[in-house]
Amino acid sequence: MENIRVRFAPSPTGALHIGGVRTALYNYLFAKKHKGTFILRIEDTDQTRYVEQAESYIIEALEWCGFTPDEGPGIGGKYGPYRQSERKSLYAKYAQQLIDSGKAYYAFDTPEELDAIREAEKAKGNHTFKYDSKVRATLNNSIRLSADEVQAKLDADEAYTIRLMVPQDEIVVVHDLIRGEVKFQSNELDDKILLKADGMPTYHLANIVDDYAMKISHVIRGEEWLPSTAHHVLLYRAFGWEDVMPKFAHLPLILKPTGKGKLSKRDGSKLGIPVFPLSWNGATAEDSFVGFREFGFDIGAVRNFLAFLGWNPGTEQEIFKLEELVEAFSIENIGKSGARFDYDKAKWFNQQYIMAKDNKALVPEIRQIISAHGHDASDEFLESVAGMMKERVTLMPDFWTNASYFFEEVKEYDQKTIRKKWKPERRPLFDNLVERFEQLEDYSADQVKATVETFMADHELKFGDVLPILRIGVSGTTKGPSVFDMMALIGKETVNNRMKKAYDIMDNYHNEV
RNA sequence: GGCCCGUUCGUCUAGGGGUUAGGACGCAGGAUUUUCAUUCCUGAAACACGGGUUCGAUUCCCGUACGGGCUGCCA
Repeated sequence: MENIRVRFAPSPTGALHIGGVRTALYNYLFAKKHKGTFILRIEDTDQTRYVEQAESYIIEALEWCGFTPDEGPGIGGKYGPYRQSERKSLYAKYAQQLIDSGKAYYAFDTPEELDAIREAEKAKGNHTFKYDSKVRATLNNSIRLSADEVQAKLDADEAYTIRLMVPQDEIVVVHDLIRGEVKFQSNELDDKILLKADGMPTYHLANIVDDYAMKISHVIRGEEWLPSTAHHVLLYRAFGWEDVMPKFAHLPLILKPTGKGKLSKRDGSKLGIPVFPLSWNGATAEDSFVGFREFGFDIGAVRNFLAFLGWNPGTEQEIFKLEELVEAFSIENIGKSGARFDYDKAKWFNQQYIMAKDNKALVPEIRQIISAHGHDASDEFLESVAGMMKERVTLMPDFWTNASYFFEEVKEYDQKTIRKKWKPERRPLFDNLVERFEQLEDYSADQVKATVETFMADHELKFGDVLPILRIGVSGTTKGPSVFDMMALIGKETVNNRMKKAYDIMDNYHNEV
């Protein structure tokens, strides 16, 4: 394949949905795989739905993902501008061309009139009204009106739209790289609006004009676009561009984790899971969301997870770096059926990525997490924490929630363990253990362990009698890394103080019971 | 309602006319581990249904069912 040029074309109406991120990913992978060009185009033709912060959000999200566009707003490229609002005059020109060639027509019907017709049809039992070849001759447009009447309306600055005149009795074939041939009967197709009354194009016109102008070779987009692709083919034909029409690939949808339908932003807040790459602060709490990044996901894991939602390499490899995804990616391996969003799988990927990281690389990330709780520590200390904890976390914030005792005093003690393991009559023994720790000059994990072993031998105790007590004293929980490693890291004085305090707490607990 | 797309373990999927239908997540059990996690082993778990075609269909065709998408001067 030569000159592969693909575009990711989001609409700046809010935060970029994770499904959009996957579309961007597949476009990016396809472009890079074929040494092609990845283009970002902002489809801001709907002035009523435009959201100020959305474009910068999209760009930041792509940046986080590592999908740097080769061309796009703020980047440049020889096919710009890359914001459709800045290409407005182009669309009007092409719409006019279609009018002149008889492939499109003026329609003066107002939205209110059309709504009224829809209502009336509904009342008569017709499920939907379609503005199509069957009815266009009866409506308020340049098909029915005389040339003079049309001119008069135009001269009077009456609002109009331009509609595509869909030909009758044709079979429109869409060749889809994922689904094969998809056929549509043109009589089923409505006369889509191309140019809106505000002078802006609809998606249908803008996307064809721009894909043509930007020499797009492949359109990779969500399956929700498949039905309107017939119109797009008709448009290419109307313009005489069918020979350079891009190839289409319609991606399966990402479905809700539970229940029916495609994943929506509501599912995020409802289930407490991220469905956006980055956090989004909307005007209301309802419209604000926590992103994958802020949940503590690694971007590599997110990419890997998303890549596998609808695609697979055909091998049994599961973990793919970005370069490996590029290498392995192919449209042939994209599935046809919708993929359910599996949050457990996403977390598993994240855990894999954290475990695979260098302890050193984890240091700044852990520092960021604990600093949110007002703590800091040396690089060496954090590196040790990374080594001890990375196999025990799934999301970055777990470095705090599961390991806060490395950074501050124990706040909660696992009562079940106290009940089972603390024998108040052994208090003198354990006091003695702390005394032995105090004697240690070399408070290393090995020395601590040796001390404990001697202590156990002296009093005929087992690991099970001593270690849980140490764990509770040091961390409040029985879960965690090697207790000797934890003790050595936290340090003699702190540990000894914690132990003494814990003895009192455990005694008290037993007194209360 | 109409049009379009889809349907392999609960989930993501491999496979494809003759296979013990493979892997991963999750789940259950076990081993290792001072605990937890990791790691390893084992297990339960799937070709939606009905007709064809065929010596033989999970695989090809047609229906049905179910699911999804579209049906806006939204994208």
